[in-house]
Amino acid sequence: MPRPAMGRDRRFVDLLPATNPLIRKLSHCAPLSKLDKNVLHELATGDERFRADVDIPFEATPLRRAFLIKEGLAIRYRNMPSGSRQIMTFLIPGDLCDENVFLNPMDHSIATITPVCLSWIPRERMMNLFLHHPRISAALWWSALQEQAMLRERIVSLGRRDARGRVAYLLCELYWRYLSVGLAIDESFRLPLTQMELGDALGLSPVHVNRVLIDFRRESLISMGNGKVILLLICELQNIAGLGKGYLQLRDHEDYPKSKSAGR
Amino acid sequence: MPRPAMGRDRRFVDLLPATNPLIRKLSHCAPLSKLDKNVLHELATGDERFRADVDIPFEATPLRRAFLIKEGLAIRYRNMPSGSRQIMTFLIPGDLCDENVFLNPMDHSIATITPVCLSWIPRERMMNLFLHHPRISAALWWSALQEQAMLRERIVSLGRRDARGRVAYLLCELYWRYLSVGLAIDESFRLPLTQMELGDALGLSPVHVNRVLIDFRRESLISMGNGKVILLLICELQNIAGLGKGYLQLRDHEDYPKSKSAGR
DNA sequence: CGGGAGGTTGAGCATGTTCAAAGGATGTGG
DNA sequence: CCACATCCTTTGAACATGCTCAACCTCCCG
Repeated sequence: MPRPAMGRDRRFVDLLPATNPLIRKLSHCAPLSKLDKNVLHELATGDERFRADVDIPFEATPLRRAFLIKEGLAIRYRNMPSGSRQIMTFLIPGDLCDENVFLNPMDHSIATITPVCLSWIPRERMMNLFLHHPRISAALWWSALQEQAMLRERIVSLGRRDARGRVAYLLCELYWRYLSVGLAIDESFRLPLTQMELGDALGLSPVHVNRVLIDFRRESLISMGNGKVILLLICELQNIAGLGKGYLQLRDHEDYPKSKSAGR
Repeated sequence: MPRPAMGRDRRFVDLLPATNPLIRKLSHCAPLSKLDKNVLHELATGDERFRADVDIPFEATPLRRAFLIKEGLAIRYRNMPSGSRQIMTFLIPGDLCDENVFLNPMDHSIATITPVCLSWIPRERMMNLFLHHPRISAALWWSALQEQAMLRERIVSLGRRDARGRVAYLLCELYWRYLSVGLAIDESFRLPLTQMELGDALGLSPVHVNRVLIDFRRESLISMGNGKVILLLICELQNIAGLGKGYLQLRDHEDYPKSKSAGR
Protein backbone atom coordinates (compact mmCIF):
# COMPACT_ATOMS: atom_id res chain seq x y z
CA MET A 1 0.00 0.00 0.00
CA PRO A 2 1.56 3.28 -1.06
CA ARG A 3 1.93 5.89 1.65
CA PRO A 4 -0.16 8.96 1.20
CA ALA A 5 2.65 11.30 2.13
CA MET A 6 0.61 14.16 3.31
CA GLY A 7 3.41 16.13 4.83
CA ARG A 8 5.91 18.57 3.53
CA ASP A 9 5.25 19.34 -0.01
CA ARG A 10 5.59 23.01 0.39
CA ARG A 11 6.60 24.27 -2.93
CA PHE A 12 3.15 25.33 -3.97
CA VAL A 13 1.57 28.55 -2.99
CA ASP A 14 -2.11 28.69 -2.25
CA LEU A 15 -4.66 28.40 -4.91
CA LEU A 16 -5.11 31.92 -6.12
CA PRO A 17 -7.77 33.85 -4.29
CA ALA A 18 -9.99 35.59 -6.76
CA THR A 19 -10.38 38.54 -4.45
CA ASN A 20 -8.56 39.96 -1.48
CA PRO A 21 -9.16 37.47 1.33
CA LEU A 22 -9.33 40.14 3.99
CA ILE A 23 -12.11 41.92 2.20
CA ARG A 24 -13.78 38.64 1.63
CA LYS A 25 -13.61 37.76 5.27
CA LEU A 26 -14.71 41.13 6.59
CA SER A 27 -17.55 41.25 4.13
CA HIS A 28 -19.03 38.37 6.06
CA CYS A 29 -18.85 40.53 9.15
CA ALA A 30 -20.44 43.79 8.10
CA PRO A 31 -21.70 45.28 4.87
CA LEU A 32 -18.84 47.27 3.43
CA SER A 33 -19.11 50.12 1.02
CA LYS A 34 -17.03 50.43 -2.10
CA LEU A 35 -14.96 52.97 -0.28
CA ASP A 36 -14.48 50.66 2.68
CA LYS A 37 -13.26 47.99 0.34
CA ASN A 38 -10.86 50.34 -1.34
CA VAL A 39 -9.50 51.38 1.99
CA LEU A 40 -9.05 47.77 2.96
CA HIS A 41 -7.45 47.02 -0.32
CA GLU A 42 -4.84 49.67 0.25
CA LEU A 43 -4.47 48.91 3.89
CA ALA A 44 -1.66 46.45 3.59
CA THR A 45 1.31 47.96 1.89
CA GLY A 46 4.57 46.43 0.81
CA ASP A 47 4.67 42.70 0.51
CA GLU A 48 7.28 40.78 2.33
CA ARG A 49 8.04 37.14 1.66
CA PHE A 50 9.30 34.49 4.01
CA ARG A 51 10.65 31.03 3.44
CA ALA A 52 8.95 28.00 4.88
CA ASP A 53 9.74 27.07 8.46
CA VAL A 54 11.12 30.33 9.73
CA ASP A 55 10.04 32.54 12.56
CA ILE A 56 8.65 35.90 11.66
CA PRO A 57 10.86 38.33 13.52
CA PHE A 58 9.45 41.01 15.73
CA GLU A 59 11.90 42.35 18.20
CA ALA A 60 13.84 43.71 15.26
CA THR A 61 11.22 46.38 14.76
CA PRO A 62 10.65 48.50 17.80
CA LEU A 63 7.51 50.04 16.48
CA ARG A 64 4.54 47.83 16.76
CA ARG A 65 2.42 47.17 13.79
CA ALA A 66 0.06 44.61 12.44
CA PHE A 67 0.38 42.38 9.44
CA LEU A 68 -1.90 40.63 7.07
CA ILE A 69 -1.29 37.18 5.68
CA LYS A 70 -1.68 37.29 1.95
CA GLU A 71 -0.47 33.86 0.96
CA GLY A 72 0.72 30.78 2.71
CA LEU A 73 0.24 29.16 6.08
CA ALA A 74 1.69 30.26 9.37
CA ILE A 75 1.26 29.29 13.00
CA ARG A 76 1.14 31.05 16.28
CA TYR A 77 2.85 28.82 18.77
CA ARG A 78 4.50 28.66 22.12
CA ASN A 79 7.40 26.57 23.25
CA MET A 80 6.89 25.21 26.72
CA PRO A 81 9.71 25.01 29.22
CA SER A 82 9.36 21.25 29.05
CA GLY A 83 10.42 21.39 25.43
CA SER A 84 7.03 20.65 23.98
CA ARG A 85 5.19 23.06 21.78
CA GLN A 86 1.62 24.17 21.47
CA ILE A 87 0.29 25.58 18.27
CA MET A 88 -2.38 28.04 19.24
CA THR A 89 -3.65 29.08 15.88
CA PHE A 90 -3.16 28.61 12.21
CA LEU A 91 -2.90 31.81 10.25
CA ILE A 92 -4.28 31.64 6.77
CA PRO A 93 -4.66 34.25 4.06
CA GLY A 94 -6.89 37.08 5.17
CA ASP A 95 -5.88 36.77 8.79
CA LEU A 96 -4.80 39.90 10.53
CA CYS A 97 -2.29 39.74 13.30
CA ASP A 98 -1.71 42.69 15.54
CA GLU A 99 1.53 42.49 17.44
CA ASN A 100 -0.10 44.37 20.21
CA VAL A 101 -1.86 41.17 20.86
CA PHE A 102 1.23 40.08 22.63
CA LEU A 103 0.36 40.51 26.23
CA ASN A 104 3.98 40.46 26.97
CA PRO A 105 6.86 40.80 24.62
CA MET A 106 7.34 37.42 23.03
CA ASP A 107 4.50 35.84 24.80
CA HIS A 108 4.58 33.53 21.81
CA SER A 109 6.02 33.32 18.34
CA ILE A 110 4.80 33.17 14.82
CA ALA A 111 6.38 30.91 12.28
CA THR A 112 5.78 30.07 8.70
CA ILE A 113 4.82 26.58 7.66
CA THR A 114 4.84 27.19 3.93
CA PRO A 115 6.40 30.14 2.21
CA VAL A 116 4.38 33.14 3.28
CA CYS A 117 3.64 36.48 1.74
CA LEU A 118 2.45 39.12 4.13
CA SER A 119 2.26 42.86 4.30
CA TRP A 120 2.68 45.16 7.19
CA ILE A 121 0.18 47.66 8.44
CA PRO A 122 1.59 50.61 10.31
CA ARG A 123 0.01 51.40 13.57
CA GLU A 124 -1.37 54.78 12.61
CA ARG A 125 -3.08 53.41 9.56
CA MET A 126 -4.79 50.88 11.77
CA MET A 127 -5.87 53.66 14.06
CA ASN A 128 -7.23 55.63 11.17
CA LEU A 129 -9.55 52.80 10.45
CA PHE A 130 -11.19 53.30 13.78
CA LEU A 131 -11.26 57.03 13.43
CA HIS A 132 -12.69 57.27 9.97
CA HIS A 133 -14.28 54.00 9.00
CA PRO A 134 -16.84 52.88 11.50
CA ARG A 135 -18.14 50.01 9.42
CA ILE A 136 -14.67 48.62 9.10
CA SER A 137 -14.28 49.07 12.84
CA ALA A 138 -17.44 47.14 13.44
CA ALA A 139 -16.33 44.47 11.01
CA LEU A 140 -12.98 44.16 12.71
CA TRP A 141 -14.61 43.82 16.08
CA TRP A 142 -17.07 41.31 14.81
CA SER A 143 -14.31 39.40 13.14
CA ALA A 144 -12.38 39.36 16.39
CA LEU A 145 -15.44 37.92 18.09
CA GLN A 146 -15.69 35.24 15.46
CA GLU A 147 -12.10 34.35 16.06
CA GLN A 148 -12.86 34.14 19.73
CA ALA A 149 -15.58 31.68 18.95
CA MET A 150 -13.11 29.62 16.99
CA LEU A 151 -10.67 29.67 19.87
CA ARG A 152 -13.39 28.62 22.25
CA GLU A 153 -14.23 25.76 20.00
CA ARG A 154 -10.64 24.66 20.13
CA ILE A 155 -10.81 24.84 23.90
CA VAL A 156 -13.69 22.43 23.74
CA SER A 157 -11.61 20.22 21.52
CA LEU A 158 -8.66 20.07 23.83
CA GLY A 159 -10.74 19.89 26.95
CA ARG A 160 -13.38 17.35 26.13
CA ARG A 161 -12.78 15.59 22.86
CA ASP A 162 -10.78 12.41 22.50
CA ALA A 163 -8.09 12.08 19.88
CA ARG A 164 -10.46 11.17 17.07
CA GLY A 165 -12.70 14.07 17.90
CA ARG A 166 -9.84 16.51 17.94
CA VAL A 167 -8.51 15.48 14.59
CA ALA A 168 -11.96 15.48 13.08
CA TYR A 169 -12.69 18.92 14.41
CA LEU A 170 -9.42 20.41 13.25
CA LEU A 171 -9.99 19.16 9.74
CA CYS A 172 -13.46 20.67 9.71
CA GLU A 173 -12.31 23.97 11.12
CA LEU A 174 -9.58 24.41 8.58
CA TYR A 175 -11.94 23.42 5.84
CA TRP A 176 -14.49 26.04 6.88
CA ARG A 177 -11.91 28.69 7.25
CA TYR A 178 -10.41 28.05 3.86
CA LEU A 179 -13.87 27.99 2.43
CA SER A 180 -14.65 31.42 3.81
CA VAL A 181 -11.69 32.97 2.05
CA GLY A 182 -12.22 31.00 -1.11
CA LEU A 183 -9.30 28.64 -0.77
CA ALA A 184 -11.14 25.34 -0.61
CA ILE A 185 -12.53 23.62 -3.64
CA ASP A 186 -15.22 21.06 -3.12
CA GLU A 187 -14.31 19.22 0.01
CA SER A 188 -10.60 19.50 -0.41
CA PHE A 189 -7.94 21.95 0.58
CA ARG A 190 -4.20 22.16 0.98
CA LEU A 191 -2.90 20.93 4.31
CA PRO A 192 0.87 20.99 4.28
CA LEU A 193 1.26 19.91 7.89
CA THR A 194 3.36 17.14 9.30
CA GLN A 195 1.85 14.83 11.83
CA MET A 196 4.11 16.36 14.37
CA GLU A 197 2.67 19.79 13.68
CA LEU A 198 -0.81 18.39 13.86
CA GLY A 199 0.06 16.85 17.18
CA ASP A 200 1.35 20.16 18.47
CA ALA A 201 -1.91 21.80 17.51
CA LEU A 202 -4.07 19.05 18.92
CA GLY A 203 -2.29 18.37 22.16
CA LEU A 204 -1.46 14.86 21.00
CA SER A 205 1.73 13.02 20.26
CA PRO A 206 2.65 12.68 16.62
CA VAL A 207 2.37 8.93 16.71
CA HIS A 208 -1.12 9.07 18.04
CA VAL A 209 -2.10 11.52 15.36
CA ASN A 210 -0.73 9.03 12.92
CA ARG A 211 -2.89 6.23 14.24
CA VAL A 212 -6.01 8.34 14.10
CA LEU A 213 -5.31 9.46 10.56
CA ILE A 214 -4.74 5.91 9.49
CA ASP A 215 -8.05 4.93 11.02
CA PHE A 216 -9.82 7.79 9.28
CA ARG A 217 -8.44 6.73 5.96
CA ARG A 218 -9.33 3.12 6.58
CA GLU A 219 -12.84 4.26 7.33
CA SER A 220 -12.88 6.32 4.15
CA LEU A 221 -13.61 9.50 6.04
CA ILE A 222 -10.77 11.37 4.48
CA SER A 223 -8.19 10.98 1.83
CA MET A 224 -4.79 12.56 1.86
CA GLY A 225 -1.90 12.96 -0.42
CA ASN A 226 0.45 15.48 -1.88
CA GLY A 227 -0.19 17.98 0.88
CA LYS A 228 -3.88 18.00 0.16
CA VAL A 229 -6.78 16.59 2.12
CA ILE A 230 -10.20 15.60 0.92
CA LEU A 231 -12.96 15.32 3.45
CA LEU A 232 -15.02 12.48 2.10
CA LEU A 233 -17.65 12.40 4.81
CA ILE A 234 -17.89 15.76 6.48
CA CYS A 235 -21.07 14.85 8.32
CA GLU A 236 -19.43 11.85 9.84
CA LEU A 237 -16.41 13.91 10.83
CA GLN A 238 -18.69 16.40 12.53
CA ASN A 239 -20.30 13.53 14.33
CA ILE A 240 -17.00 12.27 15.58
CA ALA A 241 -16.20 15.79 16.73
CA GLY A 242 -19.54 15.92 18.47
CA LEU A 243 -20.85 18.83 16.47
CA GLY A 244 -24.37 19.28 15.33
CA LYS A 245 -25.06 19.54 11.65
CA GLY A 246 -23.89 22.93 10.50
CA TYR A 247 -22.14 23.76 13.67
CA LEU A 248 -19.31 26.07 13.04
CA GLN A 249 -20.11 27.53 9.70
CA LEU A 250 -19.33 31.16 9.84
CA ARG A 251 -22.59 32.93 10.06
CA ASP A 252 -22.93 36.12 8.13
CA HIS A 253 -23.99 39.36 9.63
CA GLU A 254 -27.72 39.83 9.62
CA ASP A 255 -28.93 42.97 11.18
CA TYR A 256 -25.59 44.69 11.14
CA PRO A 257 -25.14 48.36 10.66
CA LYS A 258 -26.80 50.12 7.81
CA SER A 259 -24.93 53.14 8.97
CA LYS A 260 -24.56 56.27 6.98
CA SER A 261 -21.39 56.38 5.02
CA ALA A 262 -18.45 57.81 6.84
CA GLY A 263 -15.88 58.63 4.27
CA ARG A 264 -12.43 59.67 5.17
CA MET B 1 -8.28 18.24 59.83
CA PRO B 2 -11.15 20.54 58.96
CA ARG B 3 -12.19 20.63 55.35
CA PRO B 4 -11.61 23.91 53.61
CA ALA B 5 -14.96 23.75 51.88
CA MET B 6 -14.17 25.99 48.99
CA GLY B 7 -17.31 25.21 47.05
CA ARG B 8 -20.77 26.58 47.11
CA ASP B 9 -21.02 29.48 49.35
CA ARG B 10 -22.82 31.65 46.96
CA ARG B 11 -24.75 33.98 49.07
CA PHE B 12 -22.32 36.81 48.80
CA VAL B 13 -22.11 39.16 45.93
CA ASP B 14 -18.80 40.47 44.77
CA LEU B 15 -16.80 42.91 46.69
CA LEU B 16 -18.10 46.23 45.60
CA PRO B 17 -16.23 47.67 42.65
CA ALA B 18 -15.38 51.23 43.33
CA THR B 19 -15.88 52.12 39.71
CA ASN B 20 -17.63 50.64 36.74
CA PRO B 21 -15.62 47.54 35.82
CA LEU B 22 -16.20 47.95 32.11
CA ILE B 23 -14.72 51.41 32.14
CA ARG B 24 -11.93 50.14 34.26
CA LYS B 25 -11.19 47.36 31.85
CA LEU B 26 -11.42 49.45 28.70
CA SER B 27 -9.28 52.14 30.23
CA HIS B 28 -6.47 49.65 30.13
CA CYS B 29 -7.09 49.32 26.40
CA ALA B 30 -7.18 52.87 25.15
CA PRO B 31 -7.16 56.32 26.70
CA LEU B 32 -10.77 57.31 27.14
CA SER B 33 -12.07 60.83 27.39
CA LYS B 34 -14.50 61.94 30.05
CA LEU B 35 -17.15 61.79 27.40
CA ASP B 36 -16.20 58.29 26.41
CA LYS B 37 -16.51 57.23 29.98
CA ASN B 38 -19.87 58.83 30.34
CA VAL B 39 -21.06 57.07 27.25
CA LEU B 40 -19.80 53.79 28.59
CA HIS B 41 -21.40 54.46 31.89
CA GLU B 42 -24.76 54.89 30.30
CA LEU B 43 -24.26 52.10 27.84
CA ALA B 44 -25.78 49.36 29.87
CA THR B 45 -29.34 50.14 30.80
CA GLY B 46 -31.75 48.28 33.01
CA ASP B 47 -30.33 45.81 35.41
CA GLU B 48 -31.59 42.29 35.42
CA ARG B 49 -30.84 39.82 38.16
CA PHE B 50 -30.50 36.08 37.97
CA ARG B 51 -30.34 33.42 40.61
CA ALA B 52 -27.30 31.20 40.95
CA ASP B 53 -27.10 28.14 38.73
CA VAL B 54 -29.51 29.11 36.03
CA ASP B 55 -29.08 29.47 32.33
CA ILE B 56 -29.38 32.94 30.93
CA PRO B 57 -32.11 32.62 28.34
CA PHE B 58 -31.65 33.85 24.82
CA GLU B 59 -34.04 32.31 22.37
CA ALA B 60 -36.76 34.13 24.23
CA THR B 61 -35.63 37.39 22.72
CA PRO B 62 -35.56 37.39 18.95
CA LEU B 63 -33.59 40.58 18.72
CA ARG B 64 -29.97 40.11 19.36
CA ARG B 65 -28.23 42.26 21.83
CA ALA B 66 -25.24 42.25 24.07
CA PHE B 67 -25.05 42.27 27.80
CA LEU B 68 -22.63 43.37 30.40
CA ILE B 69 -21.91 41.50 33.61
CA LYS B 70 -22.16 43.88 36.50
CA GLU B 71 -21.94 41.54 39.43
CA GLY B 72 -21.44 37.87 39.96
CA LEU B 73 -19.84 35.00 38.12
CA ALA B 74 -21.12 33.27 35.02
CA ILE B 75 -19.77 30.69 32.61
CA ARG B 76 -19.93 30.09 28.95
CA TYR B 77 -20.14 26.35 28.48
CA ARG B 78 -21.06 23.61 26.12
CA ASN B 79 -22.61 20.26 26.83
CA MET B 80 -21.07 17.53 24.76
CA PRO B 81 -23.14 14.75 23.28
CA SER B 82 -21.25 12.36 25.52
CA GLY B 83 -22.78 14.08 28.53
CA SER B 84 -19.65 15.86 29.61
CA ARG B 85 -19.35 19.60 29.72
CA GLN B 86 -16.68 22.07 28.81
CA ILE B 87 -16.55 25.47 30.39
CA MET B 88 -15.08 27.77 27.80
CA THR B 89 -14.89 30.96 29.73
CA PHE B 90 -15.66 32.56 33.01
CA LEU B 91 -17.54 35.80 32.78
CA ILE B 92 -16.74 38.26 35.50
CA PRO B 93 -17.89 41.81 36.12
CA GLY B 94 -16.95 44.09 33.29
CA ASP B 95 -17.19 41.37 30.69
CA LEU B 96 -19.21 42.11 27.63
CA CYS B 97 -20.99 39.33 25.85
CA ASP B 98 -22.43 39.85 22.43
CA GLU B 99 -24.96 37.26 21.49
CA ASN B 100 -23.88 37.65 17.95
CA VAL B 101 -20.88 35.77 19.01
CA PHE B 102 -22.93 32.66 18.65
CA LEU B 103 -21.79 31.27 15.40
CA ASN B 104 -24.90 29.25 15.34
CA PRO B 105 -27.98 29.61 17.41
CA MET B 106 -27.17 28.03 20.72
CA ASP B 107 -23.74 27.06 19.81
CA HIS B 108 -23.26 27.13 23.55
CA SER B 109 -24.97 28.39 26.67
CA ILE B 110 -24.32 30.84 29.41
CA ALA B 111 -25.15 30.03 32.99
CA THR B 112 -24.78 31.79 36.26
CA ILE B 113 -22.59 30.36 38.96
CA THR B 114 -23.40 32.90 41.61
CA PRO B 115 -26.32 35.30 41.53
CA VAL B 116 -25.63 37.65 38.66
CA CYS B 117 -26.60 41.17 37.86
CA LEU B 118 -26.31 42.17 34.25
CA SER B 119 -27.69 44.75 31.93
CA TRP B 120 -28.61 44.54 28.33
CA ILE B 121 -27.22 46.64 25.55
CA PRO B 122 -29.44 47.06 22.52
CA ARG B 123 -27.91 46.40 19.20
CA GLU B 124 -28.21 49.88 17.85
CA ARG B 125 -26.57 51.41 20.87
CA MET B 126 -23.64 49.10 20.31
CA MET B 127 -23.51 50.21 16.71
CA ASN B 128 -23.55 53.82 17.72
CA LEU B 129 -20.39 53.22 19.61
CA PHE B 130 -18.64 52.34 16.41
CA LEU B 131 -20.20 55.21 14.53
CA HIS B 132 -19.53 57.97 16.98
CA HIS B 133 -16.85 56.89 19.41
CA PRO B 134 -13.73 55.76 17.69
CA ARG B 135 -11.67 55.49 20.83
CA ILE B 136 -14.23 53.23 22.36
CA SER B 137 -14.24 51.24 19.16
CA ALA B 138 -10.52 50.87 19.33
CA ALA B 139 -10.73 49.93 22.98
CA LEU B 140 -13.35 47.32 22.26
CA TRP B 141 -11.27 45.84 19.51
CA TRP B 142 -8.22 45.86 21.64
CA SER B 143 -10.10 44.30 24.48
CA ALA B 144 -11.35 41.58 22.15
CA LEU B 145 -7.76 40.91 21.17
CA GLN B 146 -6.79 40.64 24.80
CA GLU B 147 -9.54 38.15 25.34
CA GLN B 148 -8.23 36.21 22.39
CA ALA B 149 -4.86 36.10 24.04
CA MET B 150 -6.48 34.73 27.15
CA LEU B 151 -8.26 32.08 25.16
CA ARG B 152 -5.04 31.12 23.46
CA GLU B 153 -3.41 30.78 26.80
CA ARG B 154 -6.12 28.41 27.83
CA ILE B 155 -5.50 26.43 24.68
CA VAL B 156 -1.93 26.08 25.78
CA SER B 157 -3.18 24.92 29.13
CA LEU B 158 -5.41 22.23 27.80
CA GLY B 159 -3.01 21.18 25.10
CA ARG B 160 0.30 21.02 26.84
CA ARG B 161 0.04 21.44 30.57
CA ASP B 162 -0.44 18.61 33.01
CA ALA B 163 -3.07 18.73 35.69
CA ARG B 164 -1.00 20.73 38.12
CA GLY B 165 -0.10 23.24 35.46
CA ARG B 166 -3.70 23.68 34.42
CA VAL B 167 -4.94 24.32 37.91
CA ALA B 168 -2.08 26.67 38.62
CA TYR B 169 -2.70 28.62 35.46
CA LEU B 170 -6.42 28.92 36.01
CA LEU B 171 -5.90 30.31 39.46
CA CYS B 172 -3.45 32.87 38.12
CA GLU B 173 -5.68 33.85 35.25
CA LEU B 174 -8.67 34.45 37.44
CA TYR B 175 -6.56 36.35 39.88
CA TRP B 176 -5.24 38.67 37.17
CA ARG B 177 -8.63 39.21 35.70
CA TYR B 178 -10.18 40.06 39.03
CA LEU B 179 -7.28 42.33 39.71
CA SER B 180 -7.83 44.25 36.51
CA VAL B 181 -11.39 45.08 37.46
CA GLY B 182 -10.54 45.75 41.05
CA LEU B 183 -12.09 42.65 42.57
CA ALA B 184 -9.03 41.06 44.07
CA ILE B 185 -7.51 42.19 47.32
CA ASP B 186 -3.95 41.27 47.96
CA GLU B 187 -3.51 37.79 46.64
CA SER B 188 -7.00 36.64 47.36
CA PHE B 189 -10.27 36.65 45.52
CA ARG B 190 -13.63 34.95 45.62
CA LEU B 191 -13.78 31.65 43.82
CA PRO B 192 -17.17 30.09 44.36
CA LEU B 193 -16.54 27.08 42.15
CA THR B 194 -17.00 23.44 42.92
CA GLN B 195 -14.30 21.02 42.01
CA MET B 196 -16.61 19.65 39.40
CA GLU B 197 -16.88 23.05 37.77
CA LEU B 198 -13.14 23.47 37.92
CA GLY B 199 -12.79 20.10 36.26
CA ASP B 200 -15.16 21.12 33.50
CA ALA B 201 -13.10 24.20 32.87
CA LEU B 202 -9.79 22.40 33.00
CA GLY B 203 -10.62 19.30 31.05
CA LEU B 204 -10.02 17.18 34.12
CA SER B 205 -12.15 14.93 36.25
CA PRO B 206 -13.38 16.42 39.51
CA VAL B 207 -11.53 13.87 41.56
CA HIS B 208 -8.28 14.71 39.93
CA VAL B 209 -8.85 18.39 40.51
CA ASN B 210 -9.38 17.48 44.11
CA ARG B 211 -6.07 15.70 44.36
CA VAL B 212 -4.21 18.57 42.79
CA LEU B 213 -5.81 21.10 45.08
CA ILE B 214 -4.98 19.02 48.09
CA ASP B 215 -1.39 18.85 46.95
CA PHE B 216 -1.27 22.60 46.43
CA ARG B 217 -2.53 23.18 49.91
CA ARG B 218 -0.10 20.71 51.36
CA GLU B 219 2.65 22.57 49.58
CA SER B 220 1.33 25.84 50.95
CA LEU B 221 0.88 27.27 47.50
CA ILE B 222 -2.69 28.26 48.08
CA SER B 223 -5.20 28.40 50.81
CA MET B 224 -8.89 28.02 50.37
CA GLY B 225 -12.00 28.36 52.38
CA ASN B 226 -15.39 29.94 52.41
CA GLY B 227 -15.46 30.38 48.67
CA LYS B 228 -12.28 32.38 48.73
CA VAL B 229 -8.79 31.53 47.54
CA ILE B 230 -5.51 32.98 48.58
CA LEU B 231 -2.55 32.53 46.31
CA LEU B 232 0.29 32.21 48.74
CA LEU B 233 3.06 31.73 46.24
CA ILE B 234 2.11 33.21 42.93
CA CYS B 235 5.61 32.88 41.52
CA GLU B 236 5.65 29.22 42.26
CA LEU B 237 2.23 28.78 40.71
CA GLN B 238 3.44 30.51 37.59
CA ASN B 239 6.38 28.18 37.55
CA ILE B 240 4.16 25.17 37.75
CA ALA B 241 2.11 26.60 34.93
CA GLY B 242 5.28 27.10 32.97
CA LEU B 243 4.93 30.84 32.70
CA GLY B 244 7.71 33.31 32.82
CA LYS B 245 7.69 35.93 35.51
CA GLY B 246 5.02 38.44 34.65
CA TYR B 247 3.57 36.45 31.89
CA LEU B 248 -0.03 37.17 31.48
CA GLN B 249 -0.44 40.46 33.19
CA LEU B 250 -2.69 42.59 31.14
CA ARG B 251 -0.47 45.08 29.50
CA ASP B 252 -1.76 48.58 29.17
CA HIS B 253 -1.93 50.45 25.96
CA GLU B 254 1.19 52.36 25.19
CA ASP B 255 1.20 54.12 21.93
CA TYR B 256 -2.51 53.99 21.48
CA PRO B 257 -4.55 56.62 19.80
CA LYS B 258 -4.28 60.19 20.89
CA SER B 259 -7.08 60.86 18.52
CA LYS B 260 -9.05 64.02 18.43
CA SER B 261 -12.22 63.83 20.43
CA ALA B 262 -15.20 62.57 18.56
CA GLY B 263 -18.24 63.52 20.53
CA ARG B 264 -21.62 62.47 19.40
C1' DC C 1 23.53 5.99 -3.97
C1' DG C 2 23.22 7.91 0.48
C1' DG C 3 21.11 10.86 3.80
C1' DG C 4 17.36 13.05 5.89
C1' DA C 5 12.70 13.98 6.87
C1' DG C 6 8.61 12.16 7.77
C1' DG C 7 5.39 8.18 8.20
C1' DT C 8 4.29 3.56 10.36
C1' DT C 9 4.31 0.01 13.85
C1' DG C 10 4.82 -2.31 18.37
C1' DA C 11 5.42 -2.73 23.42
C1' DG C 12 5.64 -0.95 27.96
C1' DC C 13 4.37 2.89 30.70
C1' DA C 14 2.02 7.01 32.99
C1' DT C 15 -1.17 10.35 33.79
C1' DG C 16 -5.52 10.92 34.61
C1' DT C 17 -10.37 8.44 34.51
C1' DT C 18 -14.13 5.81 36.40
C1' DC C 19 -16.54 3.76 39.87
C1' DA C 20 -17.64 3.33 44.44
C1' DA C 21 -18.00 4.50 49.09
C1' DA C 22 -17.61 7.35 52.99
C1' DG C 23 -17.09 11.76 55.40
C1' DG C 24 -18.24 16.76 56.39
C1' DA C 25 -21.20 20.86 55.84
C1' DT C 26 -25.54 23.01 55.38
C1' DG C 27 -30.46 23.53 55.12
C1' DT C 28 -35.22 21.81 56.00
C1' DG C 29 -39.01 19.84 58.26
C1' DG C 30 -40.79 17.63 62.13
C1' DC D 1 -33.06 20.86 68.33
C1' DC D 2 -32.47 16.68 66.10
C1' DA D 3 -32.91 13.72 61.85
C1' DC D 4 -32.58 13.58 57.39
C1' DA D 5 -31.39 14.91 52.69
C1' DT D 6 -28.41 17.00 49.64
C1' DC D 7 -24.42 18.63 47.89
C1' DC D 8 -19.66 18.74 47.99
C1' DT D 9 -15.19 16.84 49.17
C1' DT D 10 -12.06 13.08 50.04
C1' DT D 11 -10.00 8.55 49.38
C1' DG D 12 -8.93 4.03 47.20
C1' DA D 13 -8.39 0.76 43.45
C1' DA D 14 -8.95 -0.88 38.82
C1' DC D 15 -8.72 0.73 34.31
C1' DA D 16 -7.89 3.29 29.73
C1' DT D 17 -6.40 6.53 26.66
C1' DG D 18 -2.73 8.30 24.91
C1' DC D 19 2.54 8.78 25.63
C1' DT D 20 7.42 7.38 25.08
C1' DC D 21 10.87 5.02 23.11
C1' DA D 22 12.69 2.62 19.57
C1' DA D 23 12.92 0.53 15.34
C1' DC D 24 11.99 0.32 10.59
C1' DC D 25 10.17 1.91 6.26
C1' DT D 26 9.51 5.07 2.26
C1' DC D 27 10.06 8.74 -0.33
C1' DC D 28 12.49 12.56 -2.06
C1' DC D 29 16.43 15.06 -3.14
C1' DG D 30 21.12 16.08 -3.62
